[in-house]
Amino acid sequence: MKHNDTDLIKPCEHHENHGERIAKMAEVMPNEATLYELSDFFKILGDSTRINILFAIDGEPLCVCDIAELLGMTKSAVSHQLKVLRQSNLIKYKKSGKNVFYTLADEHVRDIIEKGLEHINE
Amino acid sequence: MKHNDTDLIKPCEHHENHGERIAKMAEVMPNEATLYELSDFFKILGDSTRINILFAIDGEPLCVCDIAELLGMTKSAVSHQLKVLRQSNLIKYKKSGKNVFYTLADEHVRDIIEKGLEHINE
DNA sequence: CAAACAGTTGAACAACCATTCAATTGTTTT
DNA sequence: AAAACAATTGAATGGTTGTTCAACTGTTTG
Repeated sequence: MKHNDTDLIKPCEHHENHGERIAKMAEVMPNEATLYELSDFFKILGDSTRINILFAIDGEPLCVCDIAELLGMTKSAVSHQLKVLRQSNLIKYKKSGKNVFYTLADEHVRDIIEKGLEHINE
Repeated sequence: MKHNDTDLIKPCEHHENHGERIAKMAEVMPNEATLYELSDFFKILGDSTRINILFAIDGEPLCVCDIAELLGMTKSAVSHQLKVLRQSNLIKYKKSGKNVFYTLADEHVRDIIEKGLEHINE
């Protein structure tokens, strides 16, 4: 049985300019921190409950109770996801008596979701 | 100890028009299938390895070996993620001898990533 | 003040998923 | 034909994460 080289990290040897290729791309790559921020941002949008919530509060502010009813979920589950969205600055809220009304943070959020919709409806 | 109503799904009772609010929003919500598609799409972008790969092959096509070297990962790990990106139609590939060169599927992909970058750099 | 309600929170559990490891396919070279 | 290399694949594993459950905070009402 021969030795397994599959997982060794080394450049391929049989096509031209592999070294130049790598060096060239490495220059124009965003830094690591930016890539993490970016993927973390998309990760927030990569959950159907959170996307659902964002659509729900688009336009008119809704309280947790209403969101929960609209999505057919418990207030607890919704609240947990609202916290995630809050921490990512995708939504903002306003207290009013016993209720807390949530809305989209800004137009930017709506734009990106719209872009996503365009993509899947191509 | 009183009974726990926290997780019962029912409308809140103490602010006006909760029924109308729900009905109004329910009408303009995208259908469930669309929401799943949308969140699934963002989920693909919600991983730093995959985002890394997309940036790497933006511009010039790269083979698996080169991508692996550029990201400091094993070819196996890269190949697994390339498969995910392939199945989501975000990338395309062209075989050339022993190598397989990957590129972005279209400009649309680049657009959405750009939008995401704008958001985190606000 | 006590009861009722809106909302939040932490711990636990289950499901999901990215990477590793080992084996395999297919192409090229000697 | 055999050896070498690029790439893919499946199973296993470890870490992440969304929901549930129970308890708790804060506000309003009787």
